[in-house]
Order: sequence, then structure tokens, then C-alpha cells
Amino acid sequence: MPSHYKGTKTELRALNAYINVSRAANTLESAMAAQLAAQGLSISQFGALEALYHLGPLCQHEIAAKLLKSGGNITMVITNLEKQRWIKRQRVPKDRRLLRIHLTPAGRRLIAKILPPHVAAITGIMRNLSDREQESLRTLCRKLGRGTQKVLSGHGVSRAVNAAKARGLSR
Amino acid sequence: MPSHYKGTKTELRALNAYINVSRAANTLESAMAAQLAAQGLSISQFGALEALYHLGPLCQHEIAAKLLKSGGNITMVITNLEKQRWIKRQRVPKDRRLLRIHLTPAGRRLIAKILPPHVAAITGIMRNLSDREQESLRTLCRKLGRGTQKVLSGHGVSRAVNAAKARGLSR
DNA sequence: ATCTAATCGTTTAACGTTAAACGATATAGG
DNA sequence: CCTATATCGTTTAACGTTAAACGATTAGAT
Repeated sequence: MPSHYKGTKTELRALNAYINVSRAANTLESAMAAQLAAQGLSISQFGALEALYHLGPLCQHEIAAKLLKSGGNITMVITNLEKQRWIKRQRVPKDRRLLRIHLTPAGRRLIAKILPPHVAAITGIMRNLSDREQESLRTLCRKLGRGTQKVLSGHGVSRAVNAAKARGLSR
Repeated sequence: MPSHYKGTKTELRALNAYINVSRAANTLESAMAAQLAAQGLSISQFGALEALYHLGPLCQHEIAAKLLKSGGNITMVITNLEKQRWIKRQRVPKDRRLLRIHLTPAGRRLIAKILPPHVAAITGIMRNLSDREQESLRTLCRKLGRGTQKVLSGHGVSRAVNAAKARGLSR
């Protein structure tokens, strides 16, 4: 956005940092989406499978919180995954409002197969930065993210942000 | 995503950097969307207005390239902006395939009014980082973005990435 | 000059996303 | 017990996004 904006040095510095974070994230997301598209998975679908793989069976609202997405969205993501037989819904007898989502054997095999190249791709991309640079980038992004949430508190703000705020945004 | 992934130190470092960039960008985007929603604008609508404001009248494909969005999408963005009378389409006599998009006086007033608080918001968020940190963040993100595009070349990849690759991704 | 290529904007179908309203179920207070 | 409130998952409507097919128009090649 800074293209031709006239502002103080402080403003231009902030704008430049802002757009470079945005673009880097967009580029990363496109790269991941392209990689997952080969397996017929969207990023959210992958995220759901990965969460189930590492955390065990989860309810939909837990997945929603994990992925920072709305409940309605997760209904769709899970429905599509179920169509492909990667997961199954299972009513919880103890609390019949809940659906416990668990991987099918095929789903488990899929995510186990997909995960290593996925991690390799991320690691490969990150190799453009030195170890020290990666850690520096992580620290700066965390600091920025935390600060941004403070700024937002109180305003009418999307569910994703609220969800992130509710739990400590992890790591 | 790293939640509970077992991997080498190198992999975990890369994954942590990756998710922190993603989350920071998501948080920033939500903050901007919330701010613009008050004016009834989406991020893309704002981006189009801003481009027209700083660069003068543009054709739709130029706006698409600027915002890294597909042509069909820009058709919709411009259509919605035109409904609200912020911009106007104008056929170019010299090349009748082209539509030159220009701000209406009201549109110019709007973006002129919106821009300062928008910049102030970004500057305010970025104040969570020192000047030196902002510059460091910018540098790291640029380096990462450039590297990622190299990795992508050759694969079937979204238009946005291709567009970014085609022109030098500016700055 | 004519025919072929490429470019521009539009339309369509499909998907992901959100917010809001809803029905089913559970929990807490009287 | 019974009612009010809260939670969970679903549905719907609306929007942004992409890719692909399309018609109109231009530019290039022969």
C-alpha cells in the first residue's frame, strides 16, 4: 500500500513493515495451498486432520478454536472430510450435543503420509533465512501479534480474533 | 500447527517461524478489516481506492496486478464500489477493450478521509516494535518472500503468486 | 487485407468464510 | 420438578475469491 503515500519516516517504516509481513504471509499460504492441492486438501482441511492426528479425537468447537475459524465453517470442513472418508463423526453419549471427530484408518494414513513433505516444504522455504534470522522473525511476529490484539480489544471484531484472544494465542 | 509435532530442531524452528508469521499477518488483517468495516469497505475495496488515489485512474487489470487478485475478482470489487458511487468506469476510446476507472469526487473525499486514521492504526500497531525491530522485520519478511517465490516456480500455482512473480514484487 | 494471436473485462460455478438464526441438549436456580 | 440460560452443531444468506470459458477488441503475420 505504501506505493506513493507521503508520510513521516515513522509512518513509512510502519507501512513498509506491514506490507512485507502481509505479502510474506500470502506467499507462504499460496505455497502451502499449492502443495496441499496435490492431495486434494484445502489448508483448513489439512489443519483439521493435523490437529486430530496430533491431539486425538476432538469436538468440532475444539477444532474451530484450534484453527481460529467459525463453527459454521468447521461444519463444512468436517462434512467435506467425511465425504472423502478421512474422518468420522461420532455422537458422544454422555453429552448428546457433542460430536467427537476421529480419523479413519485411511485418514490417519493420509495425514501421516502428507505431513513429512509438508514439514519439509516449510523447512525448505525457511532455509532462506539463517537459524538466527528464523528465531528473530518468530520473536518479532509474536511481539507484533500480541500487541495488535491489545489494540483490538473492545471493538467489534471477528470471531477468529476473539478466539485467539480467548486462549493465550499459544506459543 | 507445530502443536505437538515431533521433529528435529531445524524443523521445529522453521515451523515456529512459519506459524508466527501466519498468525501475525492474520491478526493484522483482522485489525484492518475491523477498522475498514466501520466505513463499509472491504480490504480489497480499500486497496482499490487507495491505488486510484495515489496512482490516478487505472484499468482493471492494472488494479488486479496491484492488489494481486484475479481479474474476475476486480470486476466484482469495482462493481460494488461503483454501486456506492465511489468510482466510475469509463471506456477508453483509443482501445475499446479497456475501462479506465477513476474516483468520483465523493470517492476522493472518502479515501482522503479514511487514509490518515488507517495509517495511524498501522503505525500504532507497529509501535509495539522499535524502529530497528520494524526494519528488521521488514528485511526478514522480504527475504523470506523472495525465497519462497523461487521455490514455487514451475508448479501449478495461484494467479496471485504468479502476478507477484511476474512483476518484481516491488519494494 | 485477412487471418491468427493475444488481451481485456465479464460471467459462471465452485469453494471458503462469516454472522445470525435455529433446534437440540445440558446445566443451574428457584 | 421446571423454567431460564447456556452450549453445540447446523443451516442460511451474503460476500470474497479463483479458475475457466466467453465475447469483444486489438495487434501481428503473411
